[in-house]
Amino acid sequence: MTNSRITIKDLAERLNLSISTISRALNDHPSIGKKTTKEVKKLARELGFTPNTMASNLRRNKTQSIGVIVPRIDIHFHSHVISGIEETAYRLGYNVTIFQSRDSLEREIAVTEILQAKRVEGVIACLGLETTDSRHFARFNEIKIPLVFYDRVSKDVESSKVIIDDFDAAFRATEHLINTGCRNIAHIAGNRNTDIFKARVKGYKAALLKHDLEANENLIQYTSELSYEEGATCAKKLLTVTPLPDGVFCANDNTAISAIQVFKKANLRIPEDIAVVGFSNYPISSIMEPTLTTIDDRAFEMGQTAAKLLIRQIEDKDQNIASETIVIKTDLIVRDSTNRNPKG
Amino acid sequence: MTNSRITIKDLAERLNLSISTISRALNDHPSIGKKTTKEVKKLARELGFTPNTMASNLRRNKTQSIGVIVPRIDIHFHSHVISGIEETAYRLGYNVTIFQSRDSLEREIAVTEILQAKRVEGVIACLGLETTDSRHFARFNEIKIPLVFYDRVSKDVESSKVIIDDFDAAFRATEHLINTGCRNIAHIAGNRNTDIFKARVKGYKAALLKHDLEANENLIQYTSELSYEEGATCAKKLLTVTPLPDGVFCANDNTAISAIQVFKKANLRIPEDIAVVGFSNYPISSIMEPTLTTIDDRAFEMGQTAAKLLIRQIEDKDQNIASETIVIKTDLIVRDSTNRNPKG
DNA sequence: TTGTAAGCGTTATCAG
DNA sequence: CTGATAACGCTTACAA
Repeated sequence: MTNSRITIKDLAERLNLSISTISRALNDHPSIGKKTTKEVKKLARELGFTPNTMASNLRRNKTQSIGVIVPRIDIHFHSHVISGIEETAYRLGYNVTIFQSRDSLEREIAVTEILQAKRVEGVIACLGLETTDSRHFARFNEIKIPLVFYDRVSKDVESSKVIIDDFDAAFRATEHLINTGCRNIAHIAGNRNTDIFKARVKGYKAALLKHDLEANENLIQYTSELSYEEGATCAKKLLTVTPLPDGVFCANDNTAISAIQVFKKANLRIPEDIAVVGFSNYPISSIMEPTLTTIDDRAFEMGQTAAKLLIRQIEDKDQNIASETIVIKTDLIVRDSTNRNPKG
Repeated sequence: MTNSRITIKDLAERLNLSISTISRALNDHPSIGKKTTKEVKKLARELGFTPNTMASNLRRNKTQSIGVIVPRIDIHFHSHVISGIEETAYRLGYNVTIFQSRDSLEREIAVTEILQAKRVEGVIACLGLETTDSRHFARFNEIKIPLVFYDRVSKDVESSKVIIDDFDAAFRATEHLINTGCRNIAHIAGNRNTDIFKARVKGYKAALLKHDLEANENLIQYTSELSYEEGATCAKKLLTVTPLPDGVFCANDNTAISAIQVFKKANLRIPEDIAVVGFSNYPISSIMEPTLTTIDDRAFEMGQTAAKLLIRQIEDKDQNIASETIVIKTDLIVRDSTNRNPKG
């Protein structure tokens, strides 16, 4: 076995054919005789020939690859999105090259440059926390590389987007608490400046409004990053409110979990005294005690949708397809933490 | 802005220089005058030139990219390994292209072929569950592409490996139970045919032996895939054993969690009546009640190590570096589920 | 049905 | 210090 790899030229010499014939045979070009095609493929297999995609890509000006930028791969949500992206990209014949910004703007910018040099045919990205100005993505528009954001999307840059309907999800979560008999519902909210968390607050308020319940500001506890620890702090504060809340809608599962633990320690029964709804459907939510009612954020589906959208845009590029925003509907998963069954 | 991208040829024409000068200037070749270099770079920036990596790769016969095959990206362990791989690959100037086998042998084989065509310079893989014969990876040896397995490694194929010391981890987990006063320790084990789980059983037995405790076979409950549900079944069976076990070492966190829930329902106190140790350090283990003593599997570090090892082999390829097996030592994280403090 | 030859955008060798 | 020119391995008019 030689060290350097077999090329179509080698095959051509062996078979006394021209390299164009070999190339065509390998690609099942109809003008090549069945017999020749068969022979070529046979020899290719025998010699362990693998086409050099780099060369073919250069020639065809294609790479069959898409770039993905996420804040961190090891976050549950993102790993599921990536899984969805890889799954549909694979089926449609594309490779996925992945980068983490680790929430650093500097690194995010560097990665956009690498992606341009690598000549990926499209980019899927979720902005990092540091990124307020996302103009480094504008370059992709100029060079006509389709761009799809998911979850944390850009406001400055023309692009397609895949997001969940945070307002609707929060609305339904809160309405579920109301239907289950809660009348004094609190909310543990995310960062005040982040769109998705603002939308959740709005959805929460809208549901209260619809059912003629007061949206009392001191029932809303804002956090900076929805951490487990912040959840506990908020829950403790809620315990000092009178009358005591009988339901809490939390903007993620972490805070819901720590709130439940605080409430249990305070000898409150879940859901009888306080019902709790989370957001994200982390694996733990179906295991903890009580199991947690939560919103499934459809991460895998978001990834699939983003990849499908992106690849459609790649393949219809001449037609200059307009940007598109796809809103994914979430599911409310009802479990024990709200199981008070008065009204459904 | 023209549709087709700027090339070094364009720069050459604009500056009345030859393309070789441009190429050298762009690569900071010492033979090019400071002034010329500066001018070239300036124009490149102005025109938004990005070097075409494909062309350069073809010419240099390099791709600066490594391929990663995992069973599923969205499994906690793998997402952390991938994160570690990406992190060190990025720092060392490599891209990572990622594929899921989804535990399908057919897909795993297809992916190894894509990786060859893509001319990745090295491969990191974790075998899928279906894979018993891994000879499809042998091709990488023939064409001198460095190969590193992690976690589920190949027996048939010469390759480097990054694994954790399952025997040692199990030994220390079990010994910790003994030190904490347990004398009748059970084990919820993984699949009998899987190496890593066999090693955990051995470690468990060795620890008992060292402390002159009997390794009673009916204290070992085997599962097929260490699922949450299987854990509950095993725990219930352990409740029927006399005398009741006073400690359980579980081969993963899922089974530890469900076992604890079963024990709690049976009105046993954790850790006073039964102490429990898990394996993997899932996020839930620090949140549940009681918090779970467990083995941290160092997923991120495994990824980093695998990437470092691989890239070293890529860059020293001429020297034909031998395969290497790196065993990563795990940490025992002591939490409340074993906090009986008799002896440390 | 097959062959010839140009070219994709670089880098590298050799001259000057 | 700079320029011509030949590759890298493949695809694709155009010819035969």
